[in-house]
Amino acid sequence: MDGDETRLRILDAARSCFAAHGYAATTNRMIADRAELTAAAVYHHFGKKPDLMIAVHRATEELYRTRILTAVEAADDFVDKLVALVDVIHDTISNDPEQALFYSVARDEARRHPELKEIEEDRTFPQLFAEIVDMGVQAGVLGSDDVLLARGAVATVATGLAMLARDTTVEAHAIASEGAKRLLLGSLLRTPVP
Amino acid sequence: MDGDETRLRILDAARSCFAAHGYAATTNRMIADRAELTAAAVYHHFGKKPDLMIAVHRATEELYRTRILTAVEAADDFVDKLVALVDVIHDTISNDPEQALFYSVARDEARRHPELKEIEEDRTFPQLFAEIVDMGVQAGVLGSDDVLLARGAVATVATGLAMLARDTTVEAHAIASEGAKRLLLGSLLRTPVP
Amino acid sequence: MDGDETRLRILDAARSCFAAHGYAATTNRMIADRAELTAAAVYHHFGKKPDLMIAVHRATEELYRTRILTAVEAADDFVDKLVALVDVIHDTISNDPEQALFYSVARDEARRHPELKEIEEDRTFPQLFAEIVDMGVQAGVLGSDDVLLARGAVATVATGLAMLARDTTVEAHAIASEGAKRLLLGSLLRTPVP
Amino acid sequence: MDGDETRLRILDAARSCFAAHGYAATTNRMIADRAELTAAAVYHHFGKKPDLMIAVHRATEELYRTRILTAVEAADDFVDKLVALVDVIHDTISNDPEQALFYSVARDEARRHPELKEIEEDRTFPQLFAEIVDMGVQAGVLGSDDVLLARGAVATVATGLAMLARDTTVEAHAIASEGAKRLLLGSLLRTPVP
DNA sequence: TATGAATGAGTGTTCATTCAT
DNA sequence: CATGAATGAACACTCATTCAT
Repeated sequence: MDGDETRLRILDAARSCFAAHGYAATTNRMIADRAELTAAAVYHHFGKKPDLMIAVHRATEELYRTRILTAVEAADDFVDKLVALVDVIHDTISNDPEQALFYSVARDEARRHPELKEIEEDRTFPQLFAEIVDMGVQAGVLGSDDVLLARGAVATVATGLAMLARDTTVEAHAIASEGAKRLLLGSLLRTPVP
Repeated sequence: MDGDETRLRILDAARSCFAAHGYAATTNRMIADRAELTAAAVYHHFGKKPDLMIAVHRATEELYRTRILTAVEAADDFVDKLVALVDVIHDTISNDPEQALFYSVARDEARRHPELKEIEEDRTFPQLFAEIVDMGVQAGVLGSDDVLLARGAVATVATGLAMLARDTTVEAHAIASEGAKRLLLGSLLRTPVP
Repeated sequence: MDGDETRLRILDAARSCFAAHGYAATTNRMIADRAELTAAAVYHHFGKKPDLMIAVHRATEELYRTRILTAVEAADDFVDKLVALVDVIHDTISNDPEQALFYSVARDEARRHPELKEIEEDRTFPQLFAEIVDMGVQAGVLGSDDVLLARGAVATVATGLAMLARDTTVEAHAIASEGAKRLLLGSLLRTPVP
Repeated sequence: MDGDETRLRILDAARSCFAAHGYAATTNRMIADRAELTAAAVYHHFGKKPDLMIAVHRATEELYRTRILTAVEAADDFVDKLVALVDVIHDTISNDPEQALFYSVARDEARRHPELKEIEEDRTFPQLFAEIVDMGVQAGVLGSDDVLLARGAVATVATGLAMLARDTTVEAHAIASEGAKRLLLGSLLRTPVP
C-alpha cells in the first residue's frame, strides 16, 4: 500500500472536513471515513489532531506559495508580476474554493485554539508578499520608503480576495479581481499605467 | 434568586463564550461557570444548547433592531436617517465589539449546524433595512425602481461595517464609517449631497 | 385549593405512570404534568419517589381490601362469599385494568428496588384471604386442617385472575372468572355444590 | 483482547443486569463493570443501549431456537417430539433461569420502550411452534383443521412454563412440566395415548 | 398550598488517543 | 502500513430533591 498516496488522501479528507465543520466539530472518524481508512491510520500518518490540522495548513500554504511564486517569477515586468499575482490568486480560489475556505477557517480557529498557535504564527504569506514587493524595489519601480505601505497593500488585496471567496460567485470574484488589479497598479506604482 | 436577572447573566455569558470559542467548542459548563451558576441552571432557563444559542442570537438582534430603529426614526430628513444609521451601527459595534463578533460567528455556525437553522433563516436585518429604504421612498428621495438596489446597498454597508469590526481598531472603524456615509449618500440619493 | 382532591389527582397520575412505564422510567415531572401540577407540589404532598410509589400501592390495596371485604361480608352463605369474592375481583379488574396492572408492576419493582421493600413485605392480601378462609372454618364448611391449603388456593386464584388481566380481553376474563368459581367451589368445600 | 470472547462476556453481563434490574434501571456502567470493561468498550462492540438489549434478546432467542429444534428433530415419533419439546424447555429454564427471566423482562420492556420495538415484533417462537406443529400434520397425527388450535396450545404451554419459572422452585417446575406433557398429549392428538 | 429557582449526582454517549497485532 | 480493541476524560442532558417565597 502506497504511503504517499494515503497521506494525500488523508490531507484532502481533512481539509474538506475542517473547512466544512470547523476544527472542533470535525472528528477523526469523519476524516478517516472520508479517506476510506481507520482513525488509527490517520494517527499513524499525522499524529494528533492539531498536528493534522497544522499539516493540512502547511500543505495548503506550500501549494499556494509555489504556485504564486512560479507565476510571479514567470512574469518579466513588475507590472506584469502584480497582474500575475492577482490572476493566480483568483485562479487558485476559483478552481478549489474549499482550499480557500479551509485557509480562512484555519485562521479563525488558530485564534481560538492555543494548540494551533503554529498556524497563527505562520508568516508564509507576509514573507511571500515582502519578496514580491522587493522585486519591485529592485526593479526601481517602487521607492524603498514605500516598502511597508506596498506590503500592506498587497496583503490587504490578497486577503480581501480570499475572504470574498466565501460568499461570492465565481463571476463576481472575477470582477473583483479586475478591480484589485486596478487598485494595485494605480495606487502603488510610481509610473502611471497607460 | 431573581429569574430575569439570571437569564440576562446567562445570555451574557453565553454570548461571550460562543463569540470567543465558537459553537462546538463552547461547553455548557463554561457558560455556567462564567454566569456563576450550575450547568443544570442553564438548562432550567434555556433548554438545550441550540436553544440557548438561538436565544442569544434573538436577544442580540432584538437589541440591535431597537437601537437602530430608534435612532433612524429620531432623524427627520432621510439623509439624516442614513447618517444616523451608520452612526448607530458604528457606536454599537465600538461599545460592545463582542456582540458584533457573536453575530458573525452565529452566522458562520448556523451554516454548519442544522440545529441552528432558525438563525440562518432569520430575516430581521433585511426587513429592517427594507423598512428604512421605504422611508426614503415615501419621502420622495428614492425612486421606487431603485428600492431593491438601495436595500442591497444598505445591507452591504452594514454587513461590511460589522465584519470590519473583527480585525480593526476603533479608530479605523470610525474612518470606515465616515467612508460608508459618503458612499450611501453619494450613490443612493437622487438629489446630490452638497 | 383543595388538598385532598389534589392528593387524589396525584395518586391517580402516579398510578397511571408507574403502570405504564415502570418505576425507574417514570419521572416526577411526568406525574406532575399528568396531575397538572409542579414536581415540587408532588413532593409537598408525598415526599420522595419511593414514598409516592408506596402511597399509591397502599391506596390501591386499601381500596381493593375494602371492596372485597364489603362484598364478601354482604354474602350470607360461605359458598356465596366465595362467589362474591371472585365476582368482585373480576369487576374491579374489568372496571379499572390500570389498577391491576399497577399492582403487578409494583410487585415486580419491589423485588428490584430495595427502597420499595415496604411493598414487598406487605401482607394485606394474604391476611385478607386468611380472614375469608376463617369465615369458612367458623361456618363449619372448611375443615381446620385444610386452612393452609385453602388460603393457598384462594391466593392462587386471585393472583392468577390479576395476572390474566394483563393480556386478556374483558370477555375472556369473565369466562376465566367463571372457571375460577368452579375451581374454588368444587375443590375446597366439604359439602359438594349441587 | 479477543473480540469474540469479549462480546460474549458483554452479552452475559447485559443479560444478567437487564434481567435483575429491568431496562431503564440498568446502566451501561453496571454492565461494563460486570464484564470487567469500560462503558466505552461496550459501545465499541454493541453501540447504543437499545441495540445492546436487542442483541442480547436475539442471542438468547437464537440459542433457545437451536436447542429446541435440535431436540425436537432428534425425536422420531411426533409424540416423542412433544415430550422432547417440554423436556428441553424445562431443562433450559432450570439450568439457566436468568435467561428465562431476561426473556420475559424483555417482552415487558419492549411494550414500554418504543426503541425496543424490534423485540416486540419478533416472531421467532410462534414460527418455531408452527414448524413443530407442521411436523405433526405431516406425520398424520394432527388434523390440518386443528393447526391453529394446536399452535395456540403449544405456545400457551411454552409461555406458561417460562412464566412459571419466575416464582417457582426447580422441583415444582419439573412437576408442572409433567403436567404440561399430559396436557399436550391428551388434548391434541387424534390417537389416544395409552 | 404551590411554585420557580437551583443543584449534585448521575446517564448515555462521543471522542481523541494508545497499543498489540 | 493498517486495524480492532480498549480506555479516560469529557460532554450534553436529565432527574430527584431542596428551598425561599
